[in-house]
Amino acid sequence: MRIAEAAELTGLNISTIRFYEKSGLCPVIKRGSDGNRQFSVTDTDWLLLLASLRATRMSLANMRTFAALYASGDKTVSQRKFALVKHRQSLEDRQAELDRCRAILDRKLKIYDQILENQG
Amino acid sequence: MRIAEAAELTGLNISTIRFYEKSGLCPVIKRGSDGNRQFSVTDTDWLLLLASLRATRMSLANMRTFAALYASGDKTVSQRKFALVKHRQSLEDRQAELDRCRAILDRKLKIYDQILENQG
DNA sequence: TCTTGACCTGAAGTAGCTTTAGATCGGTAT
DNA sequence: ATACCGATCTAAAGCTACTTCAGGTCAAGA
Repeated sequence: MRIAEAAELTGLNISTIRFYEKSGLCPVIKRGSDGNRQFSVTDTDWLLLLASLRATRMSLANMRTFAALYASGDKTVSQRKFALVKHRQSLEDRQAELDRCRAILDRKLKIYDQILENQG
Repeated sequence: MRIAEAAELTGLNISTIRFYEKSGLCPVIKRGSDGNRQFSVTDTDWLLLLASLRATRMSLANMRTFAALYASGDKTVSQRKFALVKHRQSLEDRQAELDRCRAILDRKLKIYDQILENQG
């Protein structure tokens, strides 16, 4: 598929996909005779995973490491698993943080409500 | 209190606090006779709220707007409430997104487990 | 008095995109 | 044929939100 479709499928910006390829975060995408990128399902699957990792704040540096492992084939699966398990933990920490922030927001909203009541 | 303590209390980097002040995201902090910033509890409370807003991805531009409302006193409380309610919704959306990402991660981990089993 | 440590400033550097400028290519309308 | 259009391409500049750096001030303790 073309880059526009890959972008829509993964939720990534077209420029972001090109940027990721250039940065070594995904395998170099095959080109058609017109010079345009041709994305396979494997490519977009990988991009989808990258999108999840980024959305959960894995750094590009770590993603690059992870991509290098991926590029080295199945013998690196246990290392990749280790990386993902670790990242999953940081994701849970992050979710806990968001819960704390939501509580702070809610406290603030309550205070605003009180002020508004007093104002009439 | 001094900036180091304010930083520890709010979880913000010292430089970030100075940057926020310079950017008009918090009131200008009073200075002592030594020229150093002296943070009141009101200041750090505000910084704590800013930290939550940032951690939940409010843009600096929106935070600046919010800070301007705060600086205009209690008559803007209802506007501030509106902004926070809206932001709270986006926070919930974000939490849902993180749940989706966690699911993608878990699927990937399952696949890795299968590969590892087959490898022996 | 000298050093240490916390603070200060303005400026430069960094991460992670996003936008822009300018070129190419394949398909359709004239 | 050719003119135009939309999708793609590249390299480079721009942007957001910090973070680090270089160089300076000041108060307190040895």
